[in-house]
Amino acid sequence: MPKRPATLQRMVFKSQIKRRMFSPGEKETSQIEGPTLNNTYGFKISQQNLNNAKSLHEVQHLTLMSMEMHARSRKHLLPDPDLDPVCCIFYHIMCDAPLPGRDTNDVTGLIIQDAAHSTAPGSKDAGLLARSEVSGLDVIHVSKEDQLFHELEQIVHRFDPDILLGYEVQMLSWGYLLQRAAALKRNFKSTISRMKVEPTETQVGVGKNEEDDDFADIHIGGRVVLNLWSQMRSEVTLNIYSFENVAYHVLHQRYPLFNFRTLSDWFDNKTGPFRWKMVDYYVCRVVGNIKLLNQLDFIGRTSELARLFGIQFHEVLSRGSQFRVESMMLRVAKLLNYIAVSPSVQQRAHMRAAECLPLVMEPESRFYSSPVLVLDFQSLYPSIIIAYNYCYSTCLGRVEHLGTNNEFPFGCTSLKVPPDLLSSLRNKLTISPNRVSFVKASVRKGVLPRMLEEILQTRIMVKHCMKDYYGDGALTRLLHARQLGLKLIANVTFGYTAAHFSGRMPCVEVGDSIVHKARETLERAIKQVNETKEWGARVVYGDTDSMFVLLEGASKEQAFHTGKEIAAAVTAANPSPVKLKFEKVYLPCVLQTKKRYVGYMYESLEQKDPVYDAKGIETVRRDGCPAVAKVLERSIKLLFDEKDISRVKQYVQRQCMKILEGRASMQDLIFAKEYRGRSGYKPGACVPALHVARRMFACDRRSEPRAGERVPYVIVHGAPGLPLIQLVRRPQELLQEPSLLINAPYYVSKQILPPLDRLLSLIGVDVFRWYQQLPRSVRVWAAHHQSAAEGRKATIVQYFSTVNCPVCGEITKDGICGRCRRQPQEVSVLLLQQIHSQERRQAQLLQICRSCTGHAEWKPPCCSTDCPTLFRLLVTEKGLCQASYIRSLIDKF
DNA sequence: TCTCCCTCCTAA
DNA sequence: TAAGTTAGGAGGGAGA
Repeated sequence: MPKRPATLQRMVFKSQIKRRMFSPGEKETSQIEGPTLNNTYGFKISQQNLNNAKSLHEVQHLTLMSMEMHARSRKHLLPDPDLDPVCCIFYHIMCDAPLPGRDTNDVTGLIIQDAAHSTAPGSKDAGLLARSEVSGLDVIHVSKEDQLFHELEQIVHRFDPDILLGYEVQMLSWGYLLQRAAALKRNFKSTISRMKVEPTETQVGVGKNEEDDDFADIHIGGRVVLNLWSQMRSEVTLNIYSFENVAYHVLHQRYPLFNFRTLSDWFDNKTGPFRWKMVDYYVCRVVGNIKLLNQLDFIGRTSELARLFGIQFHEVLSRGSQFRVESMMLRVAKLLNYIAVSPSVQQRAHMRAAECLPLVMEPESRFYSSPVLVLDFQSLYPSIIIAYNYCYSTCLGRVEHLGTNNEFPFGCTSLKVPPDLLSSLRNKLTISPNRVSFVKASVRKGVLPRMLEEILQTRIMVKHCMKDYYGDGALTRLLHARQLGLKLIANVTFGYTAAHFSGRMPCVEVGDSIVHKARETLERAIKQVNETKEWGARVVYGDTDSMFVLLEGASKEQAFHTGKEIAAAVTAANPSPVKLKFEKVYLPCVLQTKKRYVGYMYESLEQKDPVYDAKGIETVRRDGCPAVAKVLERSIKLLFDEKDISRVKQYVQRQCMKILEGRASMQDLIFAKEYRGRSGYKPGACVPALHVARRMFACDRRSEPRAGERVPYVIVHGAPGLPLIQLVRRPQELLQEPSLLINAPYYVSKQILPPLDRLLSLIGVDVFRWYQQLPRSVRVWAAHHQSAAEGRKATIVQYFSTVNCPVCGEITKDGICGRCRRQPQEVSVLLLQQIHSQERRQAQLLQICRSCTGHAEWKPPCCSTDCPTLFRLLVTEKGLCQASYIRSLIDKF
């Protein structure tokens, strides 16, 4: 938000209100003749425009430059710009028009520091890359690190990218280069900037002081710097935001991950002529960065929002919602000759507190086998603002203050309404439920109602167009983005009025009126539904703007029929544009608590197969591990599909056994929570993410997670009575340290069963009893696990040699139990089969590993512990142990 | 054991 | 500096 001139800051809104509202002789013309928003923002969408939309927004002459670099690190440490030289820089430049001096839209290249090579083009390295999908690289060889920077500067000048990006630009990519340049006393930052600035001390170094650069943003004059992982956080909901994981979920493509040590070894040809693999690795990533952006249409959508709100591209990404609201609202206000209030911090702090809360009903917690209708008021808060003309510019303050000539508190400031003016407005006022008065639209239409009306109308238009162009994926995506942007701005407009903590222009009277009117609207609708006997309906839950209506014993057809009737009747009972929309039918569903429910959803009568739809429960939350979500979701689906609790029991017991026996994939047992940065916690906070981050920092100061990063961890076994925080480990530690074992009983009894219990206890099932009923051998197995871990010497082999018979699972000390020994023929066939399947599995996994490492066999030092396939390979190793163990048993046998 | 506080994440 | 809001459930630790 550009700062308003100081002279204007003191001009308060209320005086403008008075001037506009009460100056005699002024005609009420603005709502008829005043400029419409259609002209202001170009909101009008014609079919033609829609068809052109995608191509229009694609040719923007924007140049993107994705860059990653490799630095030679020391042993297992991550590269440190104070010590480790940059060896190689990789880039991919893309534009929507041919690049300068080229006939293509993109260039991929690298600058490599290598004294042995000349800068002759077409050298050996490029040839080695023929195997990978990327070819035609621009390769530049340099002999010194300094020249590396020089060449990069040349490239930036030649292609002049608007957007610089890297997957992680704080510690790697651009951030590393800037820090390294500072260490080399090179003024890299201002050289690649588009602005002529004299270098100052602060500009040369970026985040030199690591204590306070948690939120350090990189600013290059005239260019936008994108930190891709951080943007991905708001783009896709994932458990972990590593490049590999995001690429897998967004592009459905697997990328291997190697550590810096492996890459450095390949670069130095220490393990053979593998330099091409290191180049391939980085080239895939620089290209992958751009692929991610394209797949998500990130640039297109951000530009779209920038246009929609009338703000700059990087402001869409870096500024908050108040900024967007102001950008739109002030344009409308300016046309009407209003000026916004700029309250001081003190004024804001002295504003009265809000008094109204949205309605959240306590649901009737149970399993519903009859249809439950879900009806939502469409954009309720904006609709109310429009319908009742609620706005700063139409509010006359609390009713109790009216009628005197005194100035009274109003929002952050104060207001005076002379009694004679008030009397002239008799019958032209509306009173909100919390006794705040507003003038009717016939006196004056408010700024917010004007703005929102246009936004909502446009959104409805866009949604209609989406239906018309259902088949066109790209266009649908664009329109979806646009309508989402409109919805967003409509919804946060209320937040703007009620932002009493950080607001730039909050006004409790307006905000409170909106909440209270919304609450009253919902309560009225609930009453109407409950009291209309012919529907035979009962409201069982409601939250802010939604109603869950139970139709006991009704069929699906009846449900859809009644749903439409209710929506129409409630809509008719409210002023336009307040509209109750019949969203969906749940059949069946479970309402657990406030804001937590799950059901099978039908959106139309024609729909054959229901869609699983959950809100707030563990299947949609990221604070458990994937196993929790998977088991819960599968159980719910089983329950809904089969309506047979014994099937659920069978399934849950099988999954619990899988975990207790250590057969579950470790990836399903990894928690990941957001790390707030070292300074983001209260002193003494006991949080796994912080614990892990501290340990990582202690090992390597460069490896501390970034603020906002999701830090993975697992819970391992430990002595009884130890607090949980002592059992938190990084997944890598679990893999590398043979004495560590997954804390299976914790996962089962503290993670998987409680959410299941919350759900199934509603139908009278005790899942903890299912756990008690598990076969004795399994629980003994788990208990043994525990004691073995406490003994700190347990290994897989040791474990196998002491507990159970590989044939029947019975506990024994003899390898194969006595009962099986009496049937040697059958047992040997069974065991050979087991060996065969284990070995086949191992061969398959080896093939996977080979495809990404290129090694003929799997060798732990070459395949980093970060390799996404390694988790599976380790399972194989355990499997191999089992295979060789069984072999040894057979030999003895 | 119960209560309070902190943390995390989601619904609206 | 710049920052939309509140409600809500749940887990875990510290201390009464």
